[in-house]
This record gives sequence, structure tokens and C-alpha cells, in this order.
Amino acid sequence: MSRVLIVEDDPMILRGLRDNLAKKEYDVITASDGEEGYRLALSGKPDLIILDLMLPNMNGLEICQKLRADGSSVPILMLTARGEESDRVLGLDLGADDYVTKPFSIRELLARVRARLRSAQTGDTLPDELRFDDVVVDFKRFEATRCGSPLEMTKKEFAILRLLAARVGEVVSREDLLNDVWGYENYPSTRTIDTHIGWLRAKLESNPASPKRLITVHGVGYKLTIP
Amino acid sequence: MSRVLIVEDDPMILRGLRDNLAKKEYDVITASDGEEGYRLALSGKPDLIILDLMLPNMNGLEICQKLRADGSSVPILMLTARGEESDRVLGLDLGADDYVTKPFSIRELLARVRARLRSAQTGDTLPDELRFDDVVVDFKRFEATRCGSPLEMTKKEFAILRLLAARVGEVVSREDLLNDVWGYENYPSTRTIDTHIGWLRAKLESNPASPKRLITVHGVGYKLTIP
DNA sequence: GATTCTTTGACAGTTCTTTGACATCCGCAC
DNA sequence: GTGCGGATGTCAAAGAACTGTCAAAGAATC
Repeated sequence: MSRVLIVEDDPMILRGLRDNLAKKEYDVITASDGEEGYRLALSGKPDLIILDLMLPNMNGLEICQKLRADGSSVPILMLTARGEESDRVLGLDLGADDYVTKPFSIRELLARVRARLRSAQTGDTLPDELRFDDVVVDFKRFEATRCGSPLEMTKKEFAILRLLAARVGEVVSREDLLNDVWGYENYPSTRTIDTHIGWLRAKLESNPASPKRLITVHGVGYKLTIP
Repeated sequence: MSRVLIVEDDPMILRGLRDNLAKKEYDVITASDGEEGYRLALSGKPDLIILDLMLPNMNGLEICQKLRADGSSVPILMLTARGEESDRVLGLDLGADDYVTKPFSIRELLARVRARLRSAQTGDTLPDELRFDDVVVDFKRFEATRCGSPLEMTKKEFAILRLLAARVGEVVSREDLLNDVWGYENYPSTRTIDTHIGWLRAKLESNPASPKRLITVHGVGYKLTIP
């Protein structure tokens, strides 16, 4: 069973979160101020931390920062109120893995918790490399070659390809792509995905007009099929 | 027989619900204010609770919250009026499993009640794979083959087949198909289902004219029978 | 400020879904 | 058994929805 630490000072929200997570069979521990949260993050060995941004004593950013400085790599999900959004970037920089804006739907939050825990546990991690046909992609170096000659790929293209590569053969829904590559809040228009897929095909497929690797599943999403 | 607790202060609505549920062979108990509702939820051992959000004495959220705090995992179906979806409510549903917005159609509500009770009892989950005869269907990859050669199937076809596969041998009513595949809101005409079943038979049956796998149960629905 | 990357909107082309007409089948009453 | 009404099978066509592509606007980066 996964242990989740919630650090939140609003008792209503804390209770709601705790109840919902406990119902989903998580082992839940809680703290209602920053210092206690930080202590529990160290001593409680949580598999995931839900962290409010605004907290008494020590705010979420600080906790985040200190944990990362301590070398902890536990997934952190930051709660921010609308208006604190400017801190989002900061939060992500300081080591949060994801953030949710209040008011949030519990369903969405649970989905994210699940996603984080799964990817942390089942080694469903993003691959560092991808090879097929004459293509080699190095996701860490952001380098790609085809027949040995370099391919110019953008950050987004790497990100999309990486997610598809993480689930080779399975269909990745457009929604999953949006969530993983773009984040939960900024949903660009649907056209954006197609466009990027288009670029990728132009670079990776031997015949972009009839793709063999980046397959469209009408109404669902895309999948990467490699021999 | 399943027991359903209804907590609702509007006598008109309460009566409508009670009559309809009782007619469907549920054992119905009712309360018209929050405190009584909470008591009955504890003492009455309901299999499902229909809970109005706005109630005298103790509102639906509180009841929900307290029940979850008590460790109860009974399915809760919350009734909300349009406009009551304040941020807090929307943001933190404190443990309800489903929501219905007033005004609702009794048919939709009954469908949801049935769905909840069924999934609570049988815990049925959708399969990722289906095999019979020379057919193999992979619901994650959205791939299907017959004798090893690919079958072109659409999203809807996969969805219908998956629901049938989740209850192999059992008859799945047209209503259940509509609810699961199409959702509670948009009901297409009755012809639509037949048509899709027709496509499926054409692809999966060795002799589509006299189906052996996708069986019609006249007046009820369809079932998938595999050897 | 120039360059590169990303997003958007229009458009065409394609695929999927729904519908209606009609034939057929089934269960039921006579 | 026969006839009736409702339910289902089938098909083609209309209607929606989705995707590929492109150019241009908008952001981000350096």
C-alpha cells in the first residue's frame, strides 16, 4: 500500500482529501503546518506528498526546496489557489512534480496521484532511448539521428515521442498526451497535437503520407508501433 | 434485495424516488433531514445512499464526510441543484461516488443506481483482452485480429465489445449498452445499436447470418457467448 | 531584435456514427 | 397453425466528428 502525506492547513480540505485517499486504500498521514509537514516528509517515508503552497510556519515552496536539497526524490503534488499561479513556475523549478489549482475536483486529483504513484512504482518510467528502423533517439541528450545523420527535433516533439515510446504498442489518448506533455491546465487546441505528430512523421517515417510507426487510432489517439 | 436509503427533504421528490425505486424491487428506507439520514445510514445498513446536498440540520456533504470518517464505503449518489455547484462543493466532493443534477430524469437516476449497485457487488472491471475462436482483441492497443489478419474496428465497436466481454455469457441490456458506451445523456435511436452489432457480427462471426457468439436476446439485449 | 518554436484557424479529405426505410423475425393471442 | 404488433437485421445515405496540412500569428529564447 502506498503512503501519502498531505500537508494542508485548511481542515475542511484536509479532511476531504484524507477521506478520499483513505477510501482508495492509501495509507494517509497528515500535517497541518509547514514544519510538521517537513518533519513527516522525512520521518514518515511517504511515497507521495500533497503539499499546499500557503502554509503556516514554512510554506510549500520551502518544504519542496529543502526536501530536494536533502536528496529526496519523492513525487510532490503542489496545491495552489487561483491567483498564486505565478508561483507555479517557481514550484516546478523548486522540485514539485505537478500542481493543482484550487478549487480542484477530487477526481482529477486522485487521477494525478494514481498516475504519479504508478510511474514511480511500476517503473513505468519514461525511456531514455528509442530505436527503430534507422532511427535512434536519445531523450536525455535531446538528440536524434536517422541513418546516422542528425534530426532536428524540438522539445515538444521529444516529449510526445517519449510518452508514446513509454507505452509502445498501446494507444495513448489525446487527453493523456495533453496531460503529460502540456500539463493539466494549458490545454492547447486539438489541432496542436496533430501538427506535432505531423512534424514527427515527416522526420521519422520513411513515407510520412502513410505512416507505419506513428499510427492514428481514429477518435482515440496515437500509438507507436515498432517491429 | 438491495437496500437503498434516500435522504431528501422535498416530499415530492422523495415520494417520486421512493415509488420508483420500490417498484424496481429495492428495499427503500427514507429520511427527510440530515440527522435522521445520518442515523439511518449507520443503523439501516443500506447498500446505497441517495443524498440530497441541501438538507435541514445536517447537509449532504457533512453526512458524506462523517460516513467516510466512520470508515463506511457505501456508494453515495449525491443530488445537487444546478447552481449549488459552488467552488467548495465542486472542488471537494467529500466522498460521493456520483452526482446527479436536478432536475434529473428518473430513468437516468435509476440507471445510475443500478450501475453502482452492480459494480459494488460484482466489482466488474473491463477486460484488456478477449479471445475466442480465431479472434483476438486487444482493447488497449485497439487492435483485433482474426486468423492473425487484422480486423478494422472502430472506437464504438471496441467499446461495445468490451462491455459484452466484461460480462461474458450474461445478457447486457440495450439500456446498459447505451449508458456505458454512449453515456447517460446522449441516447441515439434504437437502430444505432443494432447497426453496430451488425458490424461486429460481420467481423467476428464465421457466419454473420446466424450468429454463434453475439447472440440476440429478444426484447432484452445481447450477450457474448464463448465456448 | 532575430530566430526558433508553438499554437491557431481554415480548409479539405477522410472516417465514423446515426438515421430512416424496409424486410424479417419473434413472441403472443386467438 | 395463423395473424398481429413490436423488436431486430440490413442497407444506403445523410450527418457528425475527426484528422492532415498548411500558412500565419503568437511566444519564447537567445
